[in-house]
Amino acid sequence: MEKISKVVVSRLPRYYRYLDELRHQKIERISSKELSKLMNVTASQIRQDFNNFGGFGQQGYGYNVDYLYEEIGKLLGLHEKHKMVIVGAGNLGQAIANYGNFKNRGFEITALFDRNPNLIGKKTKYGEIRDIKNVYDYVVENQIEIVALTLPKEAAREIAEKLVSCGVRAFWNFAHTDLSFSDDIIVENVHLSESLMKLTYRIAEKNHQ
Amino acid sequence: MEKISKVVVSRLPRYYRYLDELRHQKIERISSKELSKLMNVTASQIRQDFNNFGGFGQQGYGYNVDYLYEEIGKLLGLHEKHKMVIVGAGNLGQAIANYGNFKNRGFEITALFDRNPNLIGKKTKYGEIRDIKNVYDYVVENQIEIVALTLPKEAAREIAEKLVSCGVRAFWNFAHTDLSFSDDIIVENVHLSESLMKLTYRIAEKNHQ
DNA sequence: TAGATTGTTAATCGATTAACAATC
DNA sequence: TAGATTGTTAATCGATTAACAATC
Repeated sequence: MEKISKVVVSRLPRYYRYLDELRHQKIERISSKELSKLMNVTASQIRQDFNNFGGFGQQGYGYNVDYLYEEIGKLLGLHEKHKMVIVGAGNLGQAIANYGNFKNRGFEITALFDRNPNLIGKKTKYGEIRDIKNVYDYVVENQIEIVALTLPKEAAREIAEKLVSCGVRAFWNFAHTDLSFSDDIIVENVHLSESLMKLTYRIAEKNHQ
Repeated sequence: MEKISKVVVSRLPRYYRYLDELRHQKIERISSKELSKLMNVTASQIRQDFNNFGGFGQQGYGYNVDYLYEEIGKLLGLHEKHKMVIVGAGNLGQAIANYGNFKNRGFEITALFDRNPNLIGKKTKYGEIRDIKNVYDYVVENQIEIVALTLPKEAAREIAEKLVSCGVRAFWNFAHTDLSFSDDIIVENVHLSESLMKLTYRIAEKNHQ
């Protein structure tokens, strides 16, 4: 299979969200045209996107909502279990830990870690917050696949490097820095402050025009 | 001035971050070539990006780090004050409230709101958490420009609509839904779960190949 | 002046949109 | 069979990269 372009992949979760809503509204089928109106994109783009994966529709009919939802879910890896721990148990780490929908979607958060003695031992949904010094043994023993890094950038790189050597293959990185490893280590960055700056760019643009 | 493309704008905060680091390392000037190596992009792209705004460099010299940092900061609206409140004072709302660097960058968070009686009255860095029913009067009286929406998607749309009618011009939206208003209302979405799905897409892709 | 490096134009590449034949 | 709508090819548009003249 040809490598799917980044921009196509980045649209899949949004399709998935809209299809989930349609499903909940008991809508059985939808055409690319209807979906395009709903999502505010072109019908062409929708069909092109899906045809990167061989196409999920039927001429004259459109797309079956449930089927399409499931197939996109599979593409997104949501039919497999993903073991994840959270390193950095501040507000952001706890926010992610408490995010409701993870369990339904195959994610299993098994522990939170922090280096702050005031936090260690504190009760959460996923047991007590653990001492970060134990995270390395923990990820090996429990075969953790994903680590969410919700800690200050100063600590992020060093900890991530050690975790790589302990077999972690993917990072969901909220630290304010770019991490990069060899090609087989996956890093997905979420830079919240950069998103806020995009917003203020547009405010400034409006004010100056 | 021509409209700057979205993709260029989305790169500005990253430039800003790298320039800030260079500044802290007391590096005075940098060429597009050096910066390109550091940031893992092409020098051409850097020069093209900056020339959307008229260019900030000098032939034979390169770019002055401090000057470029300041100019990009201006473009990003960081030299102006931005009054912001947070609606939804759960973990995510509090995470944002506690995010360190906002004050330096012209942001002024003035209050947090929630509808949960257990949270209302709780002390935070920005005073006690307030009752959400008072947010409408508050944003009018205090001329709030930006509202961070860190609440469940069910409540988001209705509250945002009311806030628009109270003069709010920009939303930093963490709710799991797309908001859209007239063109002069700015919405910047952060869909955390979609970012995690991009990560698991890449895991699945690797497993299946 | 010579060397360096930008600003900018031209070439290439990739993504989006349009069009339509295939087919349910 | 006729109508609808996909899958797919072709055309267009925009973004990235390469090249180089301008200039510090």
